Amino acid sequence: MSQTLPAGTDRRHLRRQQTIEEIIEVAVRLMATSGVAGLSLGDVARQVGVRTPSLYGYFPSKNALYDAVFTRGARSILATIGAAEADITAVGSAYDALLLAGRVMGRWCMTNQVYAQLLFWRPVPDFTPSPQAYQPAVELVDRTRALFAGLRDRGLLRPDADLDAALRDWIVMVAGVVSQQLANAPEEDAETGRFIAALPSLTRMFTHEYGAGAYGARPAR
Amino acid sequence: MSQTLPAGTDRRHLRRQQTIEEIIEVAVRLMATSGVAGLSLGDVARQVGVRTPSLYGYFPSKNALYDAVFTRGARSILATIGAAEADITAVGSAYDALLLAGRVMGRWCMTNQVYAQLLFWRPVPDFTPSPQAYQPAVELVDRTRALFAGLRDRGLLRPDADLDAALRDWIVMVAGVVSQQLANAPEEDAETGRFIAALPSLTRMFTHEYGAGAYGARPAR
DNA sequence: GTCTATATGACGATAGAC
DNA sequence: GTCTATCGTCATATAGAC
Repeated sequence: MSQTLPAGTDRRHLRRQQTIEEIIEVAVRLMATSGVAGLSLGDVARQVGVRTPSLYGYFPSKNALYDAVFTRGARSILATIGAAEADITAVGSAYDALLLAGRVMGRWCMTNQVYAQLLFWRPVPDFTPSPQAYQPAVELVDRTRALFAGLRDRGLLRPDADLDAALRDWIVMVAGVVSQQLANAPEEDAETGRFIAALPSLTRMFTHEYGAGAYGARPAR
Repeated sequence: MSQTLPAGTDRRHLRRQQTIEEIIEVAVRLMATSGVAGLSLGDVARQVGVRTPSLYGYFPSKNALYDAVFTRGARSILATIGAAEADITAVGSAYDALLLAGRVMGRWCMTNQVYAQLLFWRPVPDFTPSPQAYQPAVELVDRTRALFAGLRDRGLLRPDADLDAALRDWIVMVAGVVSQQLANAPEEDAETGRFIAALPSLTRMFTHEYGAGAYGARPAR
């Protein structure tokens, strides 16, 4: 009986996983044109080459499919940041580190707009990600907090900096850049995007390196 | 013939305007629970107390209704900022002025979440606001630019500040605060919101007043 | 595991009577 | 100006044959 074999080595299980992956990929591709909330299972089935009811052999509901897409997106961004982590921590200033981190985030969001919308907005009113789907996103925040702690320990941030507040402010800044870019000029890429272009000066004010890009008058002295 | 009378004094015209307003109000109320993209004309008609086809006597399509809602939202936020303009320009520092402006924006967005989503995100894939609907939003940006110019002229911003870049960065910051608050904790109000709470420190870094809330290590000297 | 067939109901929009 | 009736299309989801 196949049930006695480890799941990963079962040929049928492997084939099933491939089908699941294909369904998710097709769903993401369709959401890019129809909008995240406008996904139609009929369209998904047509693109996959099966009939609609067959999808229910893989996902018990439409929201379960959303949850799988959410999970995939969260894992993808976590992997992307993870791959850049060494580079981010290698640079010698908080400005360079956070600008690089922000650019990695911005680039990922522009090349994965569907995932970004699903992860960072709430485009489907009756869908809430499951804890398992959410977990990589939590881990991403934890890793970012660790990045901030590392910068502080290396003397690149004020020793008395409130890490949670700093983390919050930085996330807000990056979220602002991404949301403006996606909402107003989604066709621009990460390099030419007019809102992504705000990252250097925002990061500069954040890391407090005075000079070009800072707007406030210097305090009278 | 009623057509020869000025439209504004025509009783029938007035009644018609009232019905249009009611339809818009109902639509906004329903979008608060069903999501902006999930609006159903059947629900609207039911709440208004008419049958669905009757709505087509007032709006030629569903997107035309969205456009009317968009217009109303844009006018509302423009009026809100306009009402606060005197207070904003009365204060004596860029920090106070921009924090107040940000708070007015944040409060409006939290109490008008449907409008905020429709104006600042793109929740309905096949809806694009008409130029008329968009015009108040353009005027809002122009007024904000004028606010920045005024701050610079009063010596509260660096005399060589790039106003367009400053405006962009500030809009990005406020958009970040609002989008994070709406997406992650829409039930919190403007006073207790954990992301709205980032406004002071963000504004402080923006206006470059050093001290509490700034994270970067001071440059070695 | 995939299919046909179907339940069940929504949707936006139109035609035409009154 | 509102209605009934309906068009045509779509949706998610289920039952049961093969």
